[in-house]
Parts: sequence; structure tokens; C-alpha cells
Amino acid sequence: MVELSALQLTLQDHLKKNGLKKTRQRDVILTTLWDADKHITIDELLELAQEQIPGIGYATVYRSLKLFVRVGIVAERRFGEGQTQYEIVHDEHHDHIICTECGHIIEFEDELIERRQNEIAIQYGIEILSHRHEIFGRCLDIAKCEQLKSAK
Amino acid sequence: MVELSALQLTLQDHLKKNGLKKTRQRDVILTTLWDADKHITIDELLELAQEQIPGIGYATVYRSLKLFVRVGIVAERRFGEGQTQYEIVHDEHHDHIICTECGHIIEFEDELIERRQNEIAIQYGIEILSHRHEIFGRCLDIAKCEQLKSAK
DNA sequence: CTTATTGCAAATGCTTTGCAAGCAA
DNA sequence: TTGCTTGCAAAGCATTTGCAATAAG
Repeated sequence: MVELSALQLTLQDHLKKNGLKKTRQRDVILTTLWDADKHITIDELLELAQEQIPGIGYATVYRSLKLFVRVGIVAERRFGEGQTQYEIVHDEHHDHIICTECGHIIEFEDELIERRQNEIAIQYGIEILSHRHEIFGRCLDIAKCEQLKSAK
Repeated sequence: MVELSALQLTLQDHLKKNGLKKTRQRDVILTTLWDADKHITIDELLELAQEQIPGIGYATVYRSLKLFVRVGIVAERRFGEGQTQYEIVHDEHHDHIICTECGHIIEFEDELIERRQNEIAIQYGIEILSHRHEIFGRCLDIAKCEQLKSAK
């Protein structure tokens, strides 16, 4: 698990190297996203950030997120419909198993799949930068699943 | 591999069951998408469909695709930026390798990964319903990549 | 001081929708 | 004939951008 301070350092390093500036807005947005600890939409993020900086607007949040994505500390996800979701990149190599009933998310990492991926990509003449692997299914333990579901 | 006629039957069945109508537009759009035999954007699809039906417009293409997705014969995908892409559902199990520079998309299917996925999911007490596996990278053949990129 | 950043509003891009005319059943 | 579909244009969202004011280095 990555520390918030490590992300802040990565960001500051990038800012310095590119003649960009450290601002309260960027700091609050990153910290807010960290605290959320899951994927979150622009609307949710803006609302939370406004608790710290009342005047902050959509444009700043969008621009900051694009910056964070470029720096590699935030990932952008477009699930089905609606707004794009953002989340802190905790670890490059974990993937997700999601129960579509209760929404339970399990993180997994498999070396065999990782290796195989690399082989396949090379075979097709591509060098891997990142990947996303999501498995959707249903909990076999129905009772526990229903319980988690109603807890929402 | 699914036959076009099988998709047409599935569609007609759905139309009949729901009191909907078989139209030239729907037929041309489905056939065009079949012929394209890959992911395609609305713009590309519209352009191709207009060769058959000059007056056809965006709204009809969008509406038809939504219908096909509901019926389950077409899949909707939102890769990085820009327009949603559509493709005929040939088979549940293929995945994608995407060049983030030129946007080139390669389909792959790997039995080893498929099997491993199943093992992992069972290990975590989940029964797989579907999955999504996307690998992002860069073409090793830079020249060809730049060419594809500028062709956009 | 200089220049990047912000906040606002306007603009853009993709997708959806309302409506009158057209077409399938 | 009935009412689903179409094509057009207008509307609706999500995201981006231009610009003057502001703040960081």
C-alpha cells in the first residue's frame, strides 16, 4: 500500500521538474481522493473538496485530475454510463474480482497471468504500460452475500 | 463464431415479442456492423450505413445500437477518450490490447489466462459471470504507430 | 515580478430526446 | 388504420477551454 506522502512527493517532483506550481487546490484534491479510498466521481470529489475550499470549481478538479493521471498517481475509469470515476493508484499490479450482487470487491494479483500478459503483448508488438483486469461474478456464499448487500 | 443470420433471428425474435418493427435501417446497421468485423465508432458506422441509406442519421444509429445492446447481440465499450465503440458479440471471451498512442486495438483470447481466472475466482469464493481484461501499451513499431496516429 | 493556476462562463463533443412525417404490421 | 420508427433539430450531460484575476516561486 502506497503512503499519501509518497504520492505527494511524486507529485511535487513532477511539478518542480516541469516548472509547475504547488497549490492548495491540488493538495486538497489529492488528499480528498486519498481519504475517499475508492473510486469517486467528479461531483462527489468536488463536493468534498468544497468543504475545504468553498470556492473551488469543476474546472480545477478536472484539471487537477488530468494532471494526477499524467503523473501516474491517479487512475481514470469509465465504467458503464455517466461520469468517469477516479481513484488513487495504490499498486500497479492488482486486479479486481467484483460480486455484481453485493458489490464486494476482492483484490488479487497473479504472477502467472502477469507473465502471460507480457508474452501476449510482445507477440502482438506492444509494450505494456498498464492493464486492467476485472472479473465479475457472484459470491458462492449466498448468505454472506445477501448480508453484505443489505448492509448498503 | 456466430453467424449473422443467428443474430438476425435473435433480433427478430425480440422485435416480435415486444411489438417492435423490423426496418431497413436496423437491418443495414446490424449488417454493416457485422461486415466491419471489429470495434467501430458511431461516426464510422454512420458513414458506412449512409452508403446503403443516404438519409440515415445519428439518432437512428444510436437508437438501433442501444436496442442491439439490450438484445445482447452488440457490446458497447468505452476505452480511453472519445466516442464509445460498438462491436458484434461474437464470443464472450475475448479481451483487448490497446495502444494508448495510436488507439490501435488488438483482440486476443488466451486459454491459460481464462483457466487461471476461474481458479482464482473459485479460490475467493466467486463464480464468474463475465470479465474484462484490457492491456494498455505502446506499439513497438513506432513508425507504423505514428502513421496510424496521424491518420486519425 | 513573472508565469502558472484559478474560477467563471462559454464552448465543445458525444449522446439523447421531442416532434411531425413516414412506414411496418 | 394503428402506433412504432425515422430524421431533423434542439436539448442534455460531461468535459474542456478562453480569459481576466489571483497566487506561487
